[in-house]
Amino acid sequence: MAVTIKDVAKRANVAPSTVSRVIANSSRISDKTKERVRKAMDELGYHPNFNARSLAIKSTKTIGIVMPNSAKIAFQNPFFPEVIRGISMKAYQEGYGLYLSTGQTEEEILEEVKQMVYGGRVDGILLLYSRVNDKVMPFLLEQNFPFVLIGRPYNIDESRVSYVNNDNFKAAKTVTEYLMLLGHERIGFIGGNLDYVVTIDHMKGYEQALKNANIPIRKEFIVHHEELQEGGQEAVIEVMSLVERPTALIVADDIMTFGVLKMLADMNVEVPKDMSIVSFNNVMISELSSPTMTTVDIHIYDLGFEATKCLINKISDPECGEKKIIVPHKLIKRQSCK
Amino acid sequence: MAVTIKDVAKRANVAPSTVSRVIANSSRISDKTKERVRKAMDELGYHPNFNARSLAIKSTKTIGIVMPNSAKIAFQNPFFPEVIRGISMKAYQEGYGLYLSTGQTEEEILEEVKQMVYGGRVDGILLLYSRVNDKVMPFLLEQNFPFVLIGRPYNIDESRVSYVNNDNFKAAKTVTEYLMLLGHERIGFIGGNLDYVVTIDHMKGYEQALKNANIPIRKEFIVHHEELQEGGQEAVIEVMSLVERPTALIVADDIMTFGVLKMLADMNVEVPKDMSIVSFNNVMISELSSPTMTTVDIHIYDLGFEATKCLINKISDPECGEKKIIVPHKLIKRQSCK
DNA sequence: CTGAAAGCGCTAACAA
DNA sequence: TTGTTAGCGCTTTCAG
Repeated sequence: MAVTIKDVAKRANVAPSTVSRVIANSSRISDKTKERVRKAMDELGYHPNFNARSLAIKSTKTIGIVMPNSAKIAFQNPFFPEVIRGISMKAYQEGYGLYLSTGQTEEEILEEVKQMVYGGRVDGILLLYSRVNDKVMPFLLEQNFPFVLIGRPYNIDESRVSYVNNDNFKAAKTVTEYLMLLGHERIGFIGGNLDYVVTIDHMKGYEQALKNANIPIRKEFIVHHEELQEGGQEAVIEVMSLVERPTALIVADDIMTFGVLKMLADMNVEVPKDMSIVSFNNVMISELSSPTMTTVDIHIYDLGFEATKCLINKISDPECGEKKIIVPHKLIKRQSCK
Repeated sequence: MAVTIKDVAKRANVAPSTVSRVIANSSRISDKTKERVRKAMDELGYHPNFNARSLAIKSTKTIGIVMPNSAKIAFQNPFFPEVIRGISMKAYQEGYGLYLSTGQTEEEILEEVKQMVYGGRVDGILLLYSRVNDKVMPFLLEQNFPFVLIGRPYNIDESRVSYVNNDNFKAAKTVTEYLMLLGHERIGFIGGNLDYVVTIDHMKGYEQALKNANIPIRKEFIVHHEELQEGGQEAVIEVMSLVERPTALIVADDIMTFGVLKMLADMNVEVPKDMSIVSFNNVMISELSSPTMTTVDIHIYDLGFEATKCLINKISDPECGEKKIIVPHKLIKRQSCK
C-alpha cells in the first residue's frame, strides 16, 4: 500500500490537515513545521494520490481533447498532431494533463463526452473541429461546461461560445484574388467535406472573390472530397476531364495537394506552367513537394496554444465571458503558382 | 450538486450498495430491483462519478501514453498519430481512456511518469519509443508498474519487459540485400538519431548484409540526422559531395525521404535512374511522392493495437509474464528503385 | 499556527 | 437478495 498523508502526519507528529496544508504551501503554516513535514515526505517517499485529491476538490486538472469522428481520418492529417502540440505546450505550462477521446463514430464520441462531463473526468474540453450537425457542442452548452472550440460555431449563436479560428473566408478570398492577379480566370476549387465549417468558409471566400471580379462561378469547377489522399487525385481527374479546364486550383489542404501534384504529374500537366496551385495549412512537409507548394500558413500550433490558454482561463474564471480569437494567416509563396 | 448514488438509492428505496451493484450489473440483484433502480437513475439523470469510483477501486481504466521528449519532434512524424490510432482503437474497445504525456524534456517526462504512477492516474503505460539512456523504463521496472514498450529494450534484460516491435534488423538487412540484387554495391545509409534503438538495429542489419556479401563498409556512406525534413536534405548534400557517390540510399524514414527526393531533384539527380532509394514506415503519404517510394511497411497501426492489447492483458493479470511480439514487415515495391 | 472531524461519491466486506 | 458500514486518500471547515 502506498504511503498516504496520514503516514506522513504520524512521522512528522502533526495532523493530516497540516500535511495537506504543506502540500498546498499554505502561508498559515510555520516554516519549521513545513520543514519537518517535507522531511517526512521525502523519507517516506510520499506522493499525493491524484484521485483522492480530485474527488475532494472536484477538479482534475485535466483537459479533454475531442477529435472528429474516427481518428482514422483525423490523424491522417498533420493538422491534428500539430494542434495537439500547441495544446500540449500550454497545458504543460499550466500543470494540466490531457485526456484524449477515442470514439470512432459521432455517437460514441458524444457518449464519451458525456462521461467526461458527468463523470468529472476533465475540467474542460477542447473541440478540435466544427461540423454542421454536431451534437457535442449543444450538449456542452446545455450543461454549461467549460469548452473552447477550434473553428467556428455553426447554427449556434456565436456569442455563446468561445472559439479560436482563422479567418478562413478571407484567406480563401485572398488566395483567389492572388490567382486572379496572376492572370487566372478559370480557377478550380477542390474542397474538403462540406460538413465542416472550414470548407464552407473557404468556398464562400472563393465565390465572393470571383463575384467581385465579375467572373461567373462555374459549378463544374467546384469539387469536394473527404479523403485526403485519394481525394486530391480523384478531384484532379474530375476537373481535368472538363472540356474547358481550369488553369489554377485552390486545394483545401496540403496533403490533398500532394495527391493533386502527383496526379497532375502522371498526366504530364506541369505545375506551375500549365496549372497553378494554392492550398491551405502549411503543414511541415508542404515545403518538400516538388514543386514546393504555395500555401496559406494558418499557424496551427498557435490555434492549439491559444485555445488552451482560453480554456484554462475559462476554467479558473467561469464568469469571464466568451472570447473570439482570430489567429492571423499568411500566404506563403513558393513555386506552384504562375 | 450532481446526483449521486445516494439520491438514486433513496428514490428507488434501496441501499446505496444495491445501486452500486446494479451499476456493476451484479447477478445477485433481482431483476425487479434492477429495473426499479435503473428507472430511478434515468429519472434523476444519474451518472457515476469517475474519481470516486477510481479512488474506491484503485483503478482508473486509463492508459498513459508516453512519447519521446519534445512532442515537437515526435509529432512531425506521422508514425505517432498512426500508432496512437491503433492504440485508440483497442483502448476504446476495452473501455479504456487515454492520457497523454505533455513534457518536453526527458526530465519533465520522467516527472510526469512518476505522477502518473504514484498518483494512480493511470493503470498502465505505453512507451512509444526506446532510446539508449532512457530513465523511464528503469523507473517503471523498479516500481513494478504495468507497461509495454513499442520498440525494443536496450541495456535492459529483455526478459523483464513486454514489448512489441518490428524486426528492424532483418528489415534493414533485407532491404540492403534487395538493393544488392538490383546490382548496387555502393549503398548509402541515412539513419535517424543514434540514441534510438531502431536506428541501431537498422544500421546493424545494413552492415550485416554488406558483410555477408563481402562488400566493405564505408564510413562516409553512413550519415545520421535527427530532424526529419532538413535532415534528409543535409544528408543528401553530404553523400553527394563524395568523389565516389553511392548509387543507392537507404533512408530511415519516409518523411526524410521526401527531403531526400526533393534535394536530389534540385541537384538534377534522377530517381531511380541515377539513384535508387528505399525507406521505412510506409506512412500514408509515402505513396504520394514522385516517384513513389519503395519502402518497408512496418504496420504502425498494428504496433499500437497489439501493444495496447498486451498492456490491458497485463493490467488485468499482473502475473501473466512478459511477452515479446514481433509485428511483421513488408517491402512495398514502388518506383524509387532500379 | 495547528488539530479534529466531516465529507467528496463509490465499493465491498460482512451481516442479515 | 439486500442493507449497514467502513473505508479509499485528500481537503476543508470549524475549533482551539
